[in-house]
Amino acid sequence: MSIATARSTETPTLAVSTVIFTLRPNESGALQLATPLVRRIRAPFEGQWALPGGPLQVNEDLATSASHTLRDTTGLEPRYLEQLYAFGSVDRAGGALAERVVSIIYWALVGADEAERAIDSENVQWFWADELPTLAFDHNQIVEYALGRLRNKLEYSRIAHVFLSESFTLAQLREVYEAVLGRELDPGNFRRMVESTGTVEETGEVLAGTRHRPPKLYRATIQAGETK
Amino acid sequence: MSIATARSTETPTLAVSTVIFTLRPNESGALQLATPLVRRIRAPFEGQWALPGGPLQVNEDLATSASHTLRDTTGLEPRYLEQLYAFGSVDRAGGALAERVVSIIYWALVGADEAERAIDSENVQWFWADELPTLAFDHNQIVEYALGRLRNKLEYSRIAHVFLSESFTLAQLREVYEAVLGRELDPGNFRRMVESTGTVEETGEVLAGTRHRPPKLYRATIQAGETK
DNA sequence: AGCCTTTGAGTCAAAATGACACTAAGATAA
DNA sequence: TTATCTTAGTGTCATTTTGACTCAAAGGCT
Repeated sequence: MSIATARSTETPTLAVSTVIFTLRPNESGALQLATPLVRRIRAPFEGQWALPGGPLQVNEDLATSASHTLRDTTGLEPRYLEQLYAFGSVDRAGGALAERVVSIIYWALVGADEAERAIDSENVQWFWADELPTLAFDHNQIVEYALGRLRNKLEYSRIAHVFLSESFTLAQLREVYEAVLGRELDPGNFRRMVESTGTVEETGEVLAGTRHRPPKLYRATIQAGETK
Repeated sequence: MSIATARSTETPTLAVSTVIFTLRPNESGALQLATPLVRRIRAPFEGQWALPGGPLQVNEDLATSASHTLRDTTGLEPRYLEQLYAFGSVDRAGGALAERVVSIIYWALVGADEAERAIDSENVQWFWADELPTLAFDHNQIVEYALGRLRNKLEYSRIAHVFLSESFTLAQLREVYEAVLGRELDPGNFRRMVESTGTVEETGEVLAGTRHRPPKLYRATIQAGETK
């Protein structure tokens, strides 16, 4: 069309970043969404927190790249991984960056049990998803977008299960829903909803050791066409 | 990680392609979804039909690139434009292509009135969206995916209006829904649904010249947060 | 004048949803 | 041993939503 006015390299660089969510108990014992961020060690936005990610390797698929980032920064394997959006405005870096970067963003879920093994270091820290600091680039909006997608997906798919282990009680499943949606759900109605969708089946076991009636244990039913 | 085993260039190329939909009356007079395709003039898949698109220009935003493609291949302006997905498997070209291409796909809607002005040439042709030939790359799946998104979006947003002009009757709006969803809708229930969502308002006019009771004309209500 | 067509209002039963009551079954305390 | 506490699990009821359907209204057409 025309000769580039300012920017340098000819073709935009491709990067893959990932919004990672897990559930962790907060001070009051309730589950809450948490997400790991990395501190930028170079300009632009040096020192600020940002989504973990990196340049796309030539022999690496997009989702694979997201997986690798996730493993490298948190030491975890994703239980769920889905593409979110590609961001590629010319001035995304706010004019501070010489080269044009197009970022493909994934979002991932990590099991609550595994999440305890997560690495925390000087440059990698977990934050509550609804209390993030000001992030580099447009990463705050991206996390918001991912949160919306997660909440939406919860309602018509079975991703809630990835936060739990093999078998779980309906109360635990409900806890996941409540934590993600951010509001309380009626136990009776929740049970009715879950049973009607046929996404869970009884294991036959019950969970003992509570100081009330022992709840039945369930597992997710196997279904065709699961993502990953 | 390791030295590239086969592929050539260092960084993947970025391309933007667009799935374009419009509504046109078919032989029996009913509206049907149509989409323009371009014939590939180079390997791989030379001679086969494919989604219109091209390499991303350095000073061009992603959506802008999609818009340009749309204008260049069909001569039309999109009434709605949204990102669909980024495809970037290493072997997308089926091994036939030397360089790695990551495609960011948009989907666009064009008004039924404008669509008549569309260009048809040797290398650009419109097809019914549900009767496509075998396309290049994974483009058949991409169109299917876009169709799903369109149908889904119809139910919770107001995109149906972009297929219509400023004012329209509820029957015309219903025709759009029926064409996109591929099934008939009860006129009475449809009216109830539309009125309850508050997405339309009466213009005060009626459409004369039909050979039955003159239907009221409506317009879309203005709402905050429209995409584009 | 009578007929045809679709509009637009309305009815009705079935299904889904939200609020809530109540019994079941364990642990814990008296 | 019995009463109490807590959540599990079942059930009820009113409200809302949905789908199928009826019918008068208002034009054009013969």
